[in-house]
Amino acid sequence: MAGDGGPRLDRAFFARPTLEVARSLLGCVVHTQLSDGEASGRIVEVEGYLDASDLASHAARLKRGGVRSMFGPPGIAYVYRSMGIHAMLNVVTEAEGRAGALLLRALEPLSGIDVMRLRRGVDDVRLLCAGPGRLCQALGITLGDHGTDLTESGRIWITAGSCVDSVSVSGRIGISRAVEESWRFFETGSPFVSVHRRGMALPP
DNA sequence: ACCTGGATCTTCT
DNA sequence: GAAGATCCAGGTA
Repeated sequence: MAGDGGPRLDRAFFARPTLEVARSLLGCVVHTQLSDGEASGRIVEVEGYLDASDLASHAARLKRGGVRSMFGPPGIAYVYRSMGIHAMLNVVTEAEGRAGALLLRALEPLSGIDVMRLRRGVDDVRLLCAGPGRLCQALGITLGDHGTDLTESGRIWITAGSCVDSVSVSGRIGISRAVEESWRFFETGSPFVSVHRRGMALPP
């Protein structure tokens, strides 16, 4: 149900180094409460994008538009369109003035499975939120949600969740120009991740 | 003004 | 595994 799952993550949670937030964000729960229904899912996969030194990051390439939120206060949603079609949901990290964001890549659906199925047009629970575009569609997140304060909004928010047994890292997905870095974090063995690529397990 | 290149997903084979 | 769908910011002119 909406509101369940523990306290809402606050700004201090996100105001830390991006890759540190990435690990602690796994297991947390994203909720949306929209006119056509409520839905939530446990975060099982994220990717870190850093400042201008990270050539795959929008912060290195773009100066105007929505990407400016990557430099702004943490805990804000940075939503952009990819490949002309899909919405991508990022959460801004780092203290205000430092660029950083985490791309939410996959969720384990928890509630609102039926409304997710309607929005996605697929039945298989494993395919509802397995991918950044898919999870936005399943949660009903659109470009209009860009700039939402996730620590305040009643429409999209994130709560602390269950612990993750084991975290794995691998290279980010779909990076072609920049030198790849192992900044993709996912729950080891989860059937809900977007790409079933083997990673390296992190020490607990 | 035009061109290019994507932090993707689906539907084929 | 390969290709098509489809849009926008930035660079070039």
